[in-house]
Amino acid sequence: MSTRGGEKPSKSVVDKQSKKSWLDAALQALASGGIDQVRVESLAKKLGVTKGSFYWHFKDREQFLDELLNFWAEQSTQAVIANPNYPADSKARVKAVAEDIVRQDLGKMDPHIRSWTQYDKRRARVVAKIDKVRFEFLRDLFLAAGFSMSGSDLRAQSLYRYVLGEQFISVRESMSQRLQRMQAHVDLLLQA
Amino acid sequence: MSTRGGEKPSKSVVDKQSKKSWLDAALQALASGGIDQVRVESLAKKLGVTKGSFYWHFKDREQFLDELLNFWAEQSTQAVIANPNYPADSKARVKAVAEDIVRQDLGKMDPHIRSWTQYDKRRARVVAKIDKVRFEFLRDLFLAAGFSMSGSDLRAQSLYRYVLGEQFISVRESMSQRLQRMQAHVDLLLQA
DNA sequence: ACCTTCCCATACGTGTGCGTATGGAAATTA
DNA sequence: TAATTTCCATACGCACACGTATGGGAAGGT
Repeated sequence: MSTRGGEKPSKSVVDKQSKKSWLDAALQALASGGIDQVRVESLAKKLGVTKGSFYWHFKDREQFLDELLNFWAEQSTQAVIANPNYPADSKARVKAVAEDIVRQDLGKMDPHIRSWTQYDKRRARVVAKIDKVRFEFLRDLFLAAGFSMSGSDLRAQSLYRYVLGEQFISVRESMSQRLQRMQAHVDLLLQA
Repeated sequence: MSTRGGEKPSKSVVDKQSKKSWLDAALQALASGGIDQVRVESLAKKLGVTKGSFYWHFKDREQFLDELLNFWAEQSTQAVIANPNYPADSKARVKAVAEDIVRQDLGKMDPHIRSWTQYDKRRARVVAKIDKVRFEFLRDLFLAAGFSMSGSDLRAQSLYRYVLGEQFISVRESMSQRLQRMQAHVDLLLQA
C-alpha cells in the first residue's frame, strides 16, 4: 500500500510530487473561496488531469480533506518559526514577529479553515493544536522579554487574538496603516 | 409586486412571517456549518414545506443569500446596541459591554460570514459596514472614558480584534476563563 | 356563486459532483 | 522480451440541488 521507505527516489519522489500538486491546488482553492471550492473535478481541471489521478492518490474526498488540513497545519506551524533572523533584543523581536505575521498575511485563510472545522470535533482538534503552537511561540517571546508567566500568557493571548482578528476585519486598510496600528498595540502590551 | 403599506395586517404579516421563517432557518444553517449548508431543499425539509414556498418569496438562491446577509447585518447591529442598562461609569461600561459580547457569543457565526463574503466585493462591503458600526460603538465608549480620539481609536481597534479573534480560537476554554482573560485585556487597555 | 390573488405542492429538466469500473501507456522488474 | 507495477484517462451510474412549469386550495373581494 504505502510506498514507504524510498531507497530509490525515482518513484516515490514523483509520486509525492503529483500528490502534493493536488494538495497545493486544494490549498489555493480553499484560500480563494472556502472549503466548498475544493472540488475533485474542478481541481482536476486546474491541474490538467482527470479524476483518475485523484482516486489513485486518495481514497475519497473526506480523506483528502483530512490530508489537506494536515498539510495546512504543517505549513502553518513552519511559517511561524520560519524566519531565523529576528532581532536579538527581546522586545524588538516581539514587534518583528508580529509585523511579520501581519505582513505575510499568515492567516489569510484562517477564516476558511475555522468556518470549515468549527463543528467537526476531530478536525477542530487539529486547529486547536495549531493555535496552541502559535500561542506558545508568542508566549515565549514575552517570557524572554522579562514578563512573568501569567503576564506573558495574557499578552500572548491578546496578541494572538489581535492578529487573528486582523485577518477577519472586512474593512480594507493599507498595509502601512495595519502595521502602524499593530505596532501601537504591541507597544501597549510591552509596557508595564 | 411589493405588498407594501399594509393597511390590513392580515395578509402582509403572514407573508412576512413565512418569509422570515426561511431567513431564520437559513441563519441557523449558516451558523451550524457555513454557507454551503444553506440549501433550498434542505431548508424546505426543515421547515416542513416545499421549494414552491421558497421560489414564491425569493427570486433565486443568490438573491436569497443577499437578503440573508442583510438579515444577519440587522440582527448584528441591533445586538450591539441592544442592552440599555449598562453601568453609568464609563470604564465599567467598557468592561460590561466587552463581557456581554463574549458572553452572548455575539459573533459565533462571524467566521462563516467572513469565509463566505471575503472575496465577494459587494457582500464584503456589507460586512465592512457592520465592522464599522461595531467599532465606532466601542470607540465611543473609550471616548466617554476620557481617552483622546487617537487613543480611543487604537483601543477600540484592539478590543474589536480581540473579541473577533476570540470567536475563532479553536482551543476550548470555560466561559469563566474567557471572561477573566477578557477583563484582564480590557484592564490593560484602560490604563494609561 | 364567481373570480382573483395569495401561497404552496407536485413534477420535471438539467447541471454538477462523487465514486467506481475498466482500459491503457509508460516504467520497472524479472 | 515478457510480466508486473505505477499512474492516469475514459466512461458510467447515481444522488443532490437549482430552477421552472403547472396545478390547486384557501381566503377575500364583488
